[in-house]
Amino acid sequence: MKPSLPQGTRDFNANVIGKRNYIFNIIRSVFELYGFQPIETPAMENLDTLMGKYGDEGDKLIFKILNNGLDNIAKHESARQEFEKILQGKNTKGITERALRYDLTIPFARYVAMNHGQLTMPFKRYQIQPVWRADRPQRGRYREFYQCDADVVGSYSLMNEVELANIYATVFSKLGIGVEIKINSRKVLAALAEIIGGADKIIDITIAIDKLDKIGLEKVKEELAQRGLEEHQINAIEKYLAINGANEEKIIALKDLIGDNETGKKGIEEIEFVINYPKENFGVTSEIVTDFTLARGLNYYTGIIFEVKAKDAEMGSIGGGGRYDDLTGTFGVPNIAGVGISFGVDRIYDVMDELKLFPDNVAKSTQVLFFNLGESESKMAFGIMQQLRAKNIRCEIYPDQAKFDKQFKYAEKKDITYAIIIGTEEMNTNMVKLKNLQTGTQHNFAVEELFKFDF
RNA sequence: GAGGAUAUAGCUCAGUCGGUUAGAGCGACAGUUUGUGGCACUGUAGGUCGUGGGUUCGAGACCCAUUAUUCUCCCCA
Repeated sequence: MKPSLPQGTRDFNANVIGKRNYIFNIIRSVFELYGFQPIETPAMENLDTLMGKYGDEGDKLIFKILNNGLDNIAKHESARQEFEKILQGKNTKGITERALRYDLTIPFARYVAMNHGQLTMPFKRYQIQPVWRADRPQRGRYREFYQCDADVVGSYSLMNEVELANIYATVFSKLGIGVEIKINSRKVLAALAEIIGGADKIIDITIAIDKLDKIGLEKVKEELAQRGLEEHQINAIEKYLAINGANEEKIIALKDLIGDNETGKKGIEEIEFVINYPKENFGVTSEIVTDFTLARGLNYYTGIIFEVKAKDAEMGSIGGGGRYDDLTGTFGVPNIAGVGISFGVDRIYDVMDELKLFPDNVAKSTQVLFFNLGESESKMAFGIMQQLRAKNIRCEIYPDQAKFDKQFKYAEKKDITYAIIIGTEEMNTNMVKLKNLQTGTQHNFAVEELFKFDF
């Protein structure tokens, strides 16, 4: 059979892993710098845990796992009946009761709900693990991809939002990616909907205006009309969308429009806090841009929302997050507020690769290759190699006795800097020959001297 | 879920108007002094042309179906 990969999945070679780890390490170190601690959760969750948390579109993209034992003859009849429900688009435990996780936030909420008695609040955790979505793959979109999440639960303070924005700014500055950190509040969007008398249409409104920079004003208006908004409502939304300028100008204009609304007032205060707080307190603010068209698809957000876009690359968002005030409520533990952000490593990788932002030495390879020139020669080499390894120098020996040519080429392919050659001559004098393959220079060393060499 | 594109050697791709034995570059392997690599040269291996039908004297090429991949939309990281 001809082997192949499932759609939207990838293998990673050593070079790619090196670059990915470079990104992971920077994100991880910044998370820890800000006091977040790691947890991990299983690849699969009970389907109940995930369903209904991501909206209708999201639910469709959850990978479901077929139950085992459906071929058990004793259960054939009930299995057939259960499958009828599947054909009608319903989920049923009789056929599938587990699913691959769709994101890291809901599993985290499940974790908090199960462990809140033991957790010290506010609880700050980070999590770096793959997630799966049954989406159609395309540029920057995969069916298996990594998310790096940092969340704080058990605190309503907006200082958390400030910290998370700082994490975004710090990570992307370390990675060398120029970004815009877009910020908005769901409360602002809610206020807009209330004011134009379409509170029940808030989802339709946000979905439509979220597309503004992609499809333009006219198309957004068309879509609003299609979604049942009336003309005077659309005109009001148009005014809202026309807001632009620097952050301060935008906020003034926004106050003018929705500042009298109680929800709107709160939303504006939130945004002002997150923007202004770091200015007075050595934070990173230059990348934060208010964007009142930002909506985000996930329907559990209730306050500040974030989204990060790379400035110099055509790519969807490379990070996103926001505040959710009652995520554990659906798991029976009410009143735990939370706020979090997420990094899309696979997209960050694509952006960095395109902009050539990876340093040269990210992929660590072997430092020293011992040539194999015969049985007794390789024995001596082996002994020396073990002693170098004890000094944390990455070594390997060519396993077969082979021509120089072949061993040199092997070293070259693996990007190995040093070759150590031990032949009969060297063996008889207890010397080794060390060759730098990049410069071509070589020297003889007494074995004792070699151990002092700075590789 | 909707639409477009592609499928030929391990990889990237040529292959004209349908014509006889399907090509190149790269890679792999071997050799050009059995103790000094990268370069160069020589040679070798490797293909049921995605799969199944059809048209034709003749199909890698044309038609239909199918599968896979990829891009766009929806949605999203």
